[in-house]
Amino acid sequence: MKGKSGSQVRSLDVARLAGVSRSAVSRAYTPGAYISDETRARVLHAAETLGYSPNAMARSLITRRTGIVGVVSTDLDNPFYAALLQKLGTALQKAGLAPLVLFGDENSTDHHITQMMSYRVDALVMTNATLSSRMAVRFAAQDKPIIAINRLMAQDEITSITCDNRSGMQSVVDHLADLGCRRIAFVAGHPDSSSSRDREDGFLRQMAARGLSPAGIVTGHYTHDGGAAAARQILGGDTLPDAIACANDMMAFAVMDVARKEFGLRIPRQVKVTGFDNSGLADWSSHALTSVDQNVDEMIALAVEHIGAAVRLEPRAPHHIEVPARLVIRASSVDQAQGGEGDVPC
Amino acid sequence: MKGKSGSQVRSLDVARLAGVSRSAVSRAYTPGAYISDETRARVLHAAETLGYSPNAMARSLITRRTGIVGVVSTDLDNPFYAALLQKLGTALQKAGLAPLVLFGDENSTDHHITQMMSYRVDALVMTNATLSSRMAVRFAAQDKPIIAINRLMAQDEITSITCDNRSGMQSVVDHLADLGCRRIAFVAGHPDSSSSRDREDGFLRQMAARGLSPAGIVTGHYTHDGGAAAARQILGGDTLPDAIACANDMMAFAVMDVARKEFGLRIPRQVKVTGFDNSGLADWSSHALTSVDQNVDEMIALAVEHIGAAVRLEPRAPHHIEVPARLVIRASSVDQAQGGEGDVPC
DNA sequence: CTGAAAGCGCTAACAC
DNA sequence: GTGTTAGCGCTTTCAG
Repeated sequence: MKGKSGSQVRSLDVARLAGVSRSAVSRAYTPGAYISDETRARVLHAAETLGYSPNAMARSLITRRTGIVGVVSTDLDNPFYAALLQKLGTALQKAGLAPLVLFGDENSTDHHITQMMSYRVDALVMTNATLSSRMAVRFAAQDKPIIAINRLMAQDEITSITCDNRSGMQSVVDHLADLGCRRIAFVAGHPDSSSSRDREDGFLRQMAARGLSPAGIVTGHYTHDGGAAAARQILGGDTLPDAIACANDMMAFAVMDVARKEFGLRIPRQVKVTGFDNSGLADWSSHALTSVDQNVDEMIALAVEHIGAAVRLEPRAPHHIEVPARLVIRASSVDQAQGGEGDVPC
Repeated sequence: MKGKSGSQVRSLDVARLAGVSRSAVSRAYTPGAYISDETRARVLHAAETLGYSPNAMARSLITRRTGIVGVVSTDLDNPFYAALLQKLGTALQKAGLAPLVLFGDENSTDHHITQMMSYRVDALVMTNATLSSRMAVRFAAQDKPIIAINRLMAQDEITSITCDNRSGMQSVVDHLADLGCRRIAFVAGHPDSSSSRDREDGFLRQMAARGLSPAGIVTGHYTHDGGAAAARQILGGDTLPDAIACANDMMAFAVMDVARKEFGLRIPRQVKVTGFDNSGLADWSSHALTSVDQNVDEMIALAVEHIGAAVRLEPRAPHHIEVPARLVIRASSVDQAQGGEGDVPC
């Protein structure tokens, strides 16, 4: 108990106990290898009694694949990204891969990416962080895929998977315009992000198409605090908008809070509010937020499929995929949307 | 460009370009190794031009440390756990470690733990999942620490770091009793979890100490839906409680929604609601939830310190640490707690 | 179907 | 300070 503690069980130990060679042990763990059922059983039994599991690091040295996928994430305070990470991680596990997660703090990302590269991850997934071109080139030179979910990146080496942000936002404008709104304000996300630009673009286009002009456009940086500040600016102006469309849910939650608490407004009667992401909280009755569903499950399925192909050494060329977005209407834009309670009242 | 693509840069390549031996390259990356500043500079320069980074897998084979920490997490829908994961991951990175994250789906955990063990992680952190004793023993036999954050586990091999759940809940009861509440109901978490049991225990003890008897105890399984169901049961009874204390924030949010929307109750005037976790959402004005802060930062600092010690081969014996919990009072229990708005009104 | 031998990329003794 | 040598635990030809 004492002497052996800390020592690792090696394939050789298993081989000896099972009375076979190390090759046999290896084959027992390799699907589709030439090995008799009997030997495999003997090996597995020996492994079980010894508490052996193959050393993935040593294996990766020779197979040149680690089974590890680097995931760069940030902002788990945003429930949308939290859910995205959990779903992505689960999907990767199901595909036999393991996510090595890096929480990017915007500036130090490159350094951490180097760390991930030293673990020879089979693929890199960025959920809302960015990647320097230098790193992208270096990584892609290894024929390993880089995938950006929910963000279109400038580099050619990167596969982007987004929802159709433009038309998603257009459907919001249509919805509000159909309800009779004439003065619609927009709370944009982060100026640097493609998703925010696309959503804003969709907003502007459809406003023009409906013959409306925006009742103000303010940046909220995709954060709760930023959304609150934007709301104060918009609602503190001369004329009240009849709707505020937000580029994500987090900002919409803040906008609703400010509109109610600080301006005493009723939602949706006096002002309608919409978000984008359809995060879990949007469905809580305290928020009941009309939002645009990004179809996360499909984005993730595509990402995992893309990674799987690369791991099987059938790499696909980088490309941009868009999944459809879908408007989900709730009580923040429509009276009684939830079944007769009227106006989200508390 | 074409022929070399996909091939990995090895230390030998760097050594040749720099005109030194592979050992020199190795030493250039080992802090505190005997190497002249000049050769280190030459090596680093060569590495830079070749795009080299040391292969952590190969290194781990000989150093017997991977720098990877396995993190078992679940339920990122709960903002408390999402924030916990992000903070933990960030703290590990800062300590030079990388988190390999596993999302446990309760039943298949053991299988996935085996996968993590095959990566020879230096430590295992469980945030709210459980671990079978068999796995715990097997892992601990490698002299690697297992740490449970926010959950006390039965196994001796495991270091548990929790907040003082009992006294945290007691302070809630004191707070409500001081406000004059006499009929306080309790929404418990998951029966299997120590945190829920401890919080319930604290509730019962302090109720008794204040000469009060519980106005109903219902299990909400720590989930939003479970909390909603519990609220319906409690509020649908004969006599209305004057307060509902919940074992976590998620359930409290649901309780507030049900109380307002389905029973038309005003909070805190007709019924006060409290949570536990002090998650970020508790501070939003739409919730303004009185809650108990778990002191996550301190729990994480302790966890990372414990892991760091083990990685430096100075293992500490498993033990149980409790950090103090702190009551945070907001408008869900006290009128005008937020500065004169009265009763959380929408 | 099985075993022997070679080597993946790296670090750690040990000489110099 | 530096290079040489010998493995770390595993998979994979290649014979048998």
